[in-house]
Amino acid sequence: MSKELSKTYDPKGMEDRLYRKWLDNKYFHAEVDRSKKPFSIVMPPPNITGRLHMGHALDNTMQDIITRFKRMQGYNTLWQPGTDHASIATEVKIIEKLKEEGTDKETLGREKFLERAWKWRDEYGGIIVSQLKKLGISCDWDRERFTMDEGCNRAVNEVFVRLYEKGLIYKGNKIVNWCPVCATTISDAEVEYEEQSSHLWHIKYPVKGEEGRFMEFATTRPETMLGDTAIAVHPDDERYKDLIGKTVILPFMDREIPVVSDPYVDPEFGTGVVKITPGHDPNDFLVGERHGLPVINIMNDDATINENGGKFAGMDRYAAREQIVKELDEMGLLVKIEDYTHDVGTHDRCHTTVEPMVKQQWFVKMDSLIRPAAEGVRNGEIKLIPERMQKTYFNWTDNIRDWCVSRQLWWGHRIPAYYCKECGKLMVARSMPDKCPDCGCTEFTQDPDSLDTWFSSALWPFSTLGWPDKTEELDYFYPTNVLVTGYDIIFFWVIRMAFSGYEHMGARPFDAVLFHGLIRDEQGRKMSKSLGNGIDPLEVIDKYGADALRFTLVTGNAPGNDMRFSDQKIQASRNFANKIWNASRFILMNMEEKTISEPAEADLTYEDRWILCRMNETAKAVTDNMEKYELGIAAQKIYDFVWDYLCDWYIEMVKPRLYDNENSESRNAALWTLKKVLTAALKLLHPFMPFITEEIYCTLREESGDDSSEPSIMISSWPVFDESLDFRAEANAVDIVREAIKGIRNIRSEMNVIPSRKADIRVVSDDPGVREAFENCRIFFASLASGADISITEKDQGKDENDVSLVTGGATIFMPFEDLIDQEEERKRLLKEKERLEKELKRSNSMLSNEKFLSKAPEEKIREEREKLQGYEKMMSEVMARLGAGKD
RNA sequence: GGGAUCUUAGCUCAGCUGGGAGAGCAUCUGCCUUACAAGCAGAGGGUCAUAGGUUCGAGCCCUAUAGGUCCCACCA
Repeated sequence: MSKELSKTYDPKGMEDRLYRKWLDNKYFHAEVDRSKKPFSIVMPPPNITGRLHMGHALDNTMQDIITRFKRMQGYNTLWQPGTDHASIATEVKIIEKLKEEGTDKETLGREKFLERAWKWRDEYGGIIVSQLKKLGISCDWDRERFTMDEGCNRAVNEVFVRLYEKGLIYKGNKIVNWCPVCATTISDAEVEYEEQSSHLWHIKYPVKGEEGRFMEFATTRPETMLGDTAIAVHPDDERYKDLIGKTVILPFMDREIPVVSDPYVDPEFGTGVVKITPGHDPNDFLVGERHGLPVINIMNDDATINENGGKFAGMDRYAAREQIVKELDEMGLLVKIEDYTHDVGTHDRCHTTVEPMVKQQWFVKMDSLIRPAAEGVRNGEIKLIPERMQKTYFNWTDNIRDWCVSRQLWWGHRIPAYYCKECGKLMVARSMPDKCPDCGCTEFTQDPDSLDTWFSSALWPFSTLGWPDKTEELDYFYPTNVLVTGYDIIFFWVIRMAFSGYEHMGARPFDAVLFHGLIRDEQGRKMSKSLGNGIDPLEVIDKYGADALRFTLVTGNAPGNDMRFSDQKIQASRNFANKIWNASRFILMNMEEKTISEPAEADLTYEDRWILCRMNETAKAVTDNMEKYELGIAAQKIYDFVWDYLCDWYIEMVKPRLYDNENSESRNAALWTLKKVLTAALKLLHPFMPFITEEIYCTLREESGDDSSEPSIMISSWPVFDESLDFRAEANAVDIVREAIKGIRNIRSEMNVIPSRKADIRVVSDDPGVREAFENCRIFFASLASGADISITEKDQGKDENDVSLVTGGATIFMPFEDLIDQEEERKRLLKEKERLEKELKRSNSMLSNEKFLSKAPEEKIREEREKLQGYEKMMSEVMARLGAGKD
């Protein structure tokens, strides 16, 4: 029993069914197979806290397109999926839950907290995965990994130990970015600068021993003065030369702090005086180091002032700021307050203003590690697409600073550092040591900190393949072929994978990085939760289908550029799906209960050869674009081929043959060509629209009883250029005919001739080749251009002054004027048109003679109306002329 | 302050290494032609931001200018 395609395209139901089929048949699964060439991609692991958004949809659609393409090309394709533990995001989620329950993480304790976190992960961590599946993506779910699973954890520990032993990881007391809300350090990459309007407070400190003399400076953070340990001026600044070496009195603290000279100070800025707070400013920290200044931490971890802040202890940093300013004013030490807009560092997750603090943390030494990563891109071993992303990449590699990797979080990879309980000796090891080599003690405490989330994702391309073990997978699939990700993640992830790959694998992690942009809303705004302008991919899929969504995401947009998402675009894609659906339905209808056999070459008509040739060329061009990851261009070419060439022309051309049951050879040739071309088109389209193409392909396969082809389009072979189908001469000839038909249609349309009115057509050409082409396509003038009697001659034989003529490539076409116009009908039509125009003219004229309209309406409206009037007048004169001509 | 990028039809954007200015949507006209009105046929609409330059030839290369977007940067 053959199955039929339903009357209208309806993605619902179809998609889930097909996805299950693919899963059941293990089509996504890859095993090492040395007889085939490997192709591999690692999926950027979505956060377990994440919910599918357009960014994911785009990212994964692109990867799926590439994966399906390569798979069809015969590569042994591995698309490695997984999820990320997202330490801060997840930890915050758990903390929120605990808060709801009236408890907190300290009360719960580390062990119980982690239990909760794991439980949470088991419960919710898979949501994003199930959402991803709705897109139809063909990654190897059997190999799904998690950044905190056993293997990844082992890789993390191994890397940490190795780097430590090489001296590339160290524990240091440095100034770091502290998020008071998340209560953890964050890396430089996680600091996001936001413009904030604030103030510049001008303050002065009295100079010790010089009555009435002050040093005035400006600050954006007055509260940090509690930790000031110096005042700095430029060494050459004449104004303050005599004060260098003297001291000033720090108000409130009654501390004497020195005036130092340092070239860091810009004498041109403000008063040329800077307060130095080594404990809470990265630059001041460096100045402090140069001058041996004490570092005073005045803040607690929650950004309240600590005991070092004297009477302000216990106050929040901003409350303290207010109070300090107030009291300085009372003391006469506040000079003025200016409005000031500047960039403030905030935590990219919670947007809390980051507080620089000096803390003992773990760092990865970057300068030597980064070199091969930079070199790899520089020498082309890693290709960035588009190339301009190199600038961003190098900007980071050239200015890299050591990476603070320790986090004061519990959810994450715990740092594999152990301290002897007896003597405090630090040991970095793959697992808890047995015995302290110094004192022989057997009890240890593990470092309480965990690692930056990105520490584990940096290893993703090889940790997922089994590293540090030397697995078959690693040997076969590494380096991966391409990484697909957003340009916003270059620093966090791409660079870190790059240097990790070179360091631990001795080779690049991927051959190329394909960057995409952001998906914006219709107005070009970033989609965000706070704006509430996010478009939910799942809703779009539900309404229009995953295929339409996928196609929309990769069309009409160049790599690395942001894209606006709109309902119009998705509708256009859905319409395209519908078009294919109906074209396929048409072909299937005509195939019913007929077997198709390969036609003798002689039975292939001009149009058959034309479409086969164009299909062949399209396959080649599309393949070429796909190889270069130009997905949008490839999609556009398939779209044009299917809609324009196949649907609008070939199917229409072939209809007379299909309806003619007398000539079975011709009918068979047409059906054979239709099936062949449709199949090829479906294959080319499959990576973009996997569901609809699979559905049609399978129906086509069943309907034609074709057991020789693969049972699924996704494992069928990609169309390749076929020399035997390269019918260029015939193809070009048909194009000439198409031009002629277009010209005729144009004239007829201009003259308002209804299709049912046939006209004689005389084709005249002195080129025998052209005449032959027209002879072979004679029928199309009747079926596609409303031709009646069609003559094709070397010299024109029916010249008439009133004939309409048209010159096209290689031929001149004549049509008798009388044939085009039914005098009676035409006269009626013209009179009706005249009536309409009279009304319009009256309306327009009265508007334009209305002074109120002229003086009050926007200029544009007036102009528009004048233009309209002109148009009507012109039309009227044409109508009148024709009416006059008709009278004769 | 440095850098990237954009400025092409009413709107959203393509246009790969310089050689015919395009698509979708919108608009207008005519068609329910037995796959599809989520359709068919046709039309109108652009001195490719501005000013120079290189070239036989520039939307595409170079310089400057204007405007938009984004990234980076410790100027208190």
